[in-house]
Amino acid sequence: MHTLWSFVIVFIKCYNPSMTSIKDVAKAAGVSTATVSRVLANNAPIKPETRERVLKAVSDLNYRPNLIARSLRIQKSTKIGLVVSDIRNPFFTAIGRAVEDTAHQNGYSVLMCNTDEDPDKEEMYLKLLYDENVAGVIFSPTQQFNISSQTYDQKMPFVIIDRSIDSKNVDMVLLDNVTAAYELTEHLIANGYKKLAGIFGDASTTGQERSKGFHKSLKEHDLSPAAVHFIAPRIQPAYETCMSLLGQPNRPDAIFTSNSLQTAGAYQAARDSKLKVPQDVAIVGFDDTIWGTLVDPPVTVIEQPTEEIGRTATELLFKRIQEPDRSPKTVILKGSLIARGSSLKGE
Amino acid sequence: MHTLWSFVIVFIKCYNPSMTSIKDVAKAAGVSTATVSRVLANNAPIKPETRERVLKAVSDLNYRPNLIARSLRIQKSTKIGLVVSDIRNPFFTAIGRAVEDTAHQNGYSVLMCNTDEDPDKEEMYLKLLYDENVAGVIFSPTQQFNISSQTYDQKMPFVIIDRSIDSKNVDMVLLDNVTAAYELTEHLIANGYKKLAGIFGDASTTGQERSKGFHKSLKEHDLSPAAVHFIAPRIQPAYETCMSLLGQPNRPDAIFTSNSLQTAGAYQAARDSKLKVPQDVAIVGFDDTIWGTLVDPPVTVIEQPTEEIGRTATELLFKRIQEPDRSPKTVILKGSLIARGSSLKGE
DNA sequence: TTGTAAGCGTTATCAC
DNA sequence: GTGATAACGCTTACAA
Repeated sequence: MHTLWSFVIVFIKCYNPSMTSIKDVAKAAGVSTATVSRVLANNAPIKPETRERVLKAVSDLNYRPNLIARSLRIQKSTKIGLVVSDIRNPFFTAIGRAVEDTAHQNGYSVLMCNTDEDPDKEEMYLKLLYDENVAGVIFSPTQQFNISSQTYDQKMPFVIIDRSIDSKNVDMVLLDNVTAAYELTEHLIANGYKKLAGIFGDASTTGQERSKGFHKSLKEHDLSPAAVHFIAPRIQPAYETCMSLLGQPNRPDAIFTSNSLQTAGAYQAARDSKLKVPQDVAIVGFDDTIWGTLVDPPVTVIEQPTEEIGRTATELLFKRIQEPDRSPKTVILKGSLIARGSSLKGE
Repeated sequence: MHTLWSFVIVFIKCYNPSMTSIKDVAKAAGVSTATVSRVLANNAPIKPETRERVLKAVSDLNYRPNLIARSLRIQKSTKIGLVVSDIRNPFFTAIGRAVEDTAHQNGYSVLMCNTDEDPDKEEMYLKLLYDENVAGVIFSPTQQFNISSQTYDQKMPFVIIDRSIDSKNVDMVLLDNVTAAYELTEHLIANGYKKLAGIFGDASTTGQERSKGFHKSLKEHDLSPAAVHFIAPRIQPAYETCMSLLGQPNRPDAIFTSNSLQTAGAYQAARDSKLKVPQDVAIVGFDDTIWGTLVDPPVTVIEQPTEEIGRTATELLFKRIQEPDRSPKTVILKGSLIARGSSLKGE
């Protein structure tokens, strides 16, 4: 009989998946659950001796508080959500790392969600995060996103990154896209290119703003664009568009792209069209990448301060969490032009 | 007085961030919370008329169940964790997308966590996911990870990807690294390269297995490696190692790298050493990337079936969740050699 | 077919 | 300083 009981106990110890709870700790330490909670929260005077005993029980039992229960009770959590539109875009993974670092330093963890530019997925994930009681969300909205029509409006702290939305009632961290695109276009023109084609993302405001800077520069030089296309911010669509552009008799002598995936597509198209970069056609874009300096010629880009964007957004989010009624702030950062071989004809 | 009360009510309606709960719905529909729960779960016979009323109340109040409370009550959730060691590595973002797609199709959502090859962060995130009651975790462990020493052993369903661990008691989805590396080395030798340097990752078993295949092939041809280095799977360390290798008088004529970040470093080093690829030195690696065909010459690689790895791992995880006691399964997938210019001397 | 009530593991408000 | 105890929002026996 004794053996049987031992067996049962061992069995339970090994296979019972239930966690040790605050009750177990309380029992082991001979105190109430309230005391255990207070020791752990360190927010009330406790007799040193009692604290000792509780702490010992905690470590003996390998106790860790159940975050779900805590979250239910206090109605918040120490997680934040990061909702990005394309996890394959190095820009967003760079942001992701920065957000994670900053969050981590503040004792928060990050749940990263990928919407694939799909408004349904976007809504699904925002609802999920809301339901999960996250402390707040950092995200890059699709164009279809309408903050005021959403249930989570007013309830969950938000910081918008990369793409602006209409509401002036939200914190945002953005790039000065118009200026950046303007500078990039000026650079092309200064280097003797005249027939500029613009490829912009169709999934966000970013593309529109960049096209504004593009047109502004052209106008100032009395040039008109050789072509303008708003397409999906991915490799394949950019490749196809550029193939068709470069196949024309009166083809452009420069291609302005709006993100690194489109830049890759443009490079592929130039190669497959047997055109020399930068002699036959210049290619410039946004975001510095691993391969930007590996290709020949290396790519001229506007580098975005991804680390700063991610960090600033996270800090802004924490400020809003602490002080929900502070007035919304929009931080606009500058990109920096890195001129490389893909836009320098030489002499 | 009446105005004041109206004001208070309106105020509460607008600014009270608490969600509408099952109680509100029950009250609105004139039923008990149990009935509401049953209607929503659809797991008990309900009078059609009652169901109508409940559903109406749900949509009127815009009610959504609190996942935290549900999770606390039923002791599980419909989230899975994905713990990767480097979110900047395109291999892992590709896996991430596949995992997310498969999970999504099964009604689960994915929380992605980045450990940065840091065992502390790894443990932190695994504990977090455990505490968050995730249904299971897919992850690529650091070398230091010791499954049996962990508190969450036996309790949370696991699927290991990319890197094997000692325990034979876990589901895994791996690449046949030895064979892949062997084929890649054979390819180099068949193309006339004789002084092969091997650069392997020092953060995982993957590097060790790939070095095994590398050595096996060399041995069969009575060659000895020109150099062997186990280094961090990032660009900079690979760059530095290759710079030093390629600066030697008796430099290698081929560099075998173990992941795409190391490959990028090797390419940079060849360029900065003013060496021609593939004439002076061949460069080969693992994982096909955006830039693999963009550089000149394009890179010879072993392509991993990332989509299949992610999907298989997720399916395996769901099977284990449903049936915790099924016997563990290890799925080993094959890589495929894509021979490109970086290892083909020409004639 | 529906309601009552217990309980998931916390924290917070009382008392003492 | 500490202990009962009532929530948090949900699911699920058990009753009716």
